[in-house]
Parts: sequence; structure tokens; C-alpha cells
Amino acid sequence: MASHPSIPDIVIGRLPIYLRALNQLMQQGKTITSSHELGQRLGISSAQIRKDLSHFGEFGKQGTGYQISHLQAQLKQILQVDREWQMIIVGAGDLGRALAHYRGFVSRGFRVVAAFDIDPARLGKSGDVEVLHTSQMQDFIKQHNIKIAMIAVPAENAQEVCDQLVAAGVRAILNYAPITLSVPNNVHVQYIDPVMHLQRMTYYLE
Amino acid sequence: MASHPSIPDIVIGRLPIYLRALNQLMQQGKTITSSHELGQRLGISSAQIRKDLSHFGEFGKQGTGYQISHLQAQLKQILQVDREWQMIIVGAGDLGRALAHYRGFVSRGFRVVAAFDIDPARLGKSGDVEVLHTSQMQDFIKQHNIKIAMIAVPAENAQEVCDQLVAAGVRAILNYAPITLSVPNNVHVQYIDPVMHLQRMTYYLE
DNA sequence: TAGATTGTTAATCGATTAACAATC
DNA sequence: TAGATTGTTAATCGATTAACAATC
Repeated sequence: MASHPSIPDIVIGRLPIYLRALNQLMQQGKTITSSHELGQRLGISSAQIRKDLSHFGEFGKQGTGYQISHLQAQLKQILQVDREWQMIIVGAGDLGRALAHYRGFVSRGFRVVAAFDIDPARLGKSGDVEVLHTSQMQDFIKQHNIKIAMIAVPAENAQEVCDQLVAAGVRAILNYAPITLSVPNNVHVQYIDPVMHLQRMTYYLE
Repeated sequence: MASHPSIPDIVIGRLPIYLRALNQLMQQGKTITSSHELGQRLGISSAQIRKDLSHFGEFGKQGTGYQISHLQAQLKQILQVDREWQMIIVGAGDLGRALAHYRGFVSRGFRVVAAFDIDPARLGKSGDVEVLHTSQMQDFIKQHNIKIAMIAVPAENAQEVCDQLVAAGVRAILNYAPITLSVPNNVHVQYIDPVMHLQRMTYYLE
């Protein structure tokens, strides 16, 4: 139901961008928008936005455009963020704690329910999030049926942590360690590495 | 010299991935690799890697492959990270401080030289990095000829901060605020929004 | 109605891949 | 030499865009 097999991944990748722009328009008090307005804001052609959306249904009205609240609800449903996903964080260093404290998850469909670290000095509450010992991680994942994890450990330990997560049932990993992980086909990985973004920009500088 | 105008941006975006993989191979003590080995690790075809590299020159040897140290040096030069770029961080909340403490920048060509915040309670040293008041930001950028900044302020303030950065001379921005920024054509922006990555994966879950 | 914008088709554009001569 | 791998060309594949009938 939720996933149509033939939709290109690159299209899926743009849906969160559209959703975020709709949130912003809504906060500005707008109720209606058009593919043209959306495209202008995002630097994407209006044709592409209409084409992308047409993979999933007809959400607009000729002559008028899109009702923001409706399109927003539809995109949330398509992306399956019309619910709340429970996540864990592995690694409670600076980055892991910053993620644990981040206020922006809940309003967009995600909740950090625990963090894990091997260093006993880091255990206990960090903000609202309990930091537990890594030895409890796999049991926790199984008991709470956790499907999503964020990896915020040093690069040297990331693959090992990843293997443990996958073995326990995690199916989506957001990896902050600067290495490419190897995972089975049924596990999804996304990467966040600020240095790669910076290196991409320095090419163009001067 | 550094930037050939006709090379597709998507190719530039893969160079940092190759560079990171080479770092990893080198750490494992390897000295030679091939497009096939590299591709296998990264989930990219060997043909694509060779094609990408061919935009910039001939870095391999038939029958042998690539000398890792040489290819690494070449990629660093192409990306202009064979030097050290000075960066600033705007926003010294959890995220800004985590970035200020991050040890992974220097070895890959970047150094955080200051952070800025409007909250007087956050000023002073945070690890090795001095947090200054935002009112001093534009002077600092001009004096130190800063070209790169990271934005780690709330979404509501991000566009305003961005405008100030651009006006002072910043030409590359790594934006952690979950909004699309509007900038002149000669300014580069990259976005990091963990929620967008998560939403991209939930589409495929279940 | 007149104006605007959708959803969709067909054309264009660009990126990826397969294949192979060159050569280490 | 025999085996391997590059750099490059041509073919394929897929994504983007232009254009427009439909229609609100």
C-alpha cells in the first residue's frame, strides 16, 4: 500500500523538501499555493513538482493550485510520517547529546526514546533522554520494536554498531560517522557528513 | 584553473565520497586500489568512477589501478582542500557547540576559528573555540577574510543570519536550519536536515 | 466568460553503463 | 607473454522540461 515499487528514489527524496516548504508556507498563514510558487522558492521547475506529485495522485485543482493543508497531509501519508516513529541514538558524545536535545524531531514525526554509550560516565539522563549502556541496546530495540537508529559514534566503531543494530531489527540508519556502512539490502542508510558538503563547495570557491 | 566550468555538479558531489573512501583504504594500509574495488565499497559502478575521474585527468595505470596516495592528493587539489579553510559557526546552542567541538574538521581541510551567538550567556570559550557576540560577526568575517560559515540557529533567524553572512563576504554556507535559504548566485549553500533524511527512509519502511 | 493552473504527453537533455582498444 | 585495468566511445537508460488540452 504505502510503497509503490516503481517510483524513482530521486522523486522520494524530493517529497520531504516539498513537505518542509509547505510547513513554512503554512506558518506564514497561506492556505493555497501553486507548483510555480513552490518551485520558485525551492529552485525547482514547476513541471518537475507536478510530475513528481502525479506519481501518487491528483492533489491540485486546475486554475487554483494546491490547498496547502491537504497536500501536506497527503505527503505525510505517502512518506509514512502521519504517525510517530521511535528512534534511538548510539553514541552520547557531543553530537549524540545535541541530537538528543534537538527539539525539531517530534513535530515532524520522530521521537528519540533512548541513547546508548559504552562509557559509564555518560550514562543517566541527558535532557529528556535516558542514556543507557550499549550492552542493553539490542534488548531495548527488540522490546520496543525500534526500526530507526542514528549512529553518532567514532568512525572506528560505526560498522560494529551498525551490525548490532541490524541484527536486533533496525531497518533505517542515519549515520553521522564519516564512513560508508555495509548493510543488507533490506536496510536503509542515509549519511550526514558535514565535511563532504563543505568539500563540495570549496571546489567552486575563489 | 581550479574550476572547469563544464563539469557536472553531480560529478563534483561524488569526489568527496571517493576521497573519503581513499582515506579509509589508506588507513587500512593499502597503497593501490582499482575502480572496481572502490565501486564495490561505495555501491557505484566502476565505469562511473573512471568516467568521473576522466574529467580531471589520467590518474591510473592500465593493468594496475590507482596509487591511493596519488589519487588522494589529486582529489584534494581538485576540491581545493589541499589547504586549510577557516570557518565560523553562527549559533552556539547544542548543535553549534557540538560542531565547535568536532575533531573531524581539521584533518580534512577545515578549521573552526570562532562561533557567534546573540545570547550573552553563551559567550566565552567553548572547548577550543571562542564564542563572540553576533554584533561582532561581520567585522570578524571581513578582518579574517572568512569565506565559509555554518548556520546553527533556529529556523526563524536563519535567513537574517544568512543575509548578514553574505553581505560580509561569506561565499559558502552549510545550513543546519530546516529552511531553504535565498542567496545570490555567487553564494553556495548546502543543507543538513536530519529529518529530511529520516523521512526519505520511512517511505520504504514496513 | 477570461484567466490561471493542473496533470500528462512527447521531446529533450543529461547521466550511466557496456564494451573495448590501449597498455601496464 | 598473459592477465588486468585503465580511459574513452557509443549505446542505453532515465530524468527533466516544454507544451497543451482539460477544467476549475
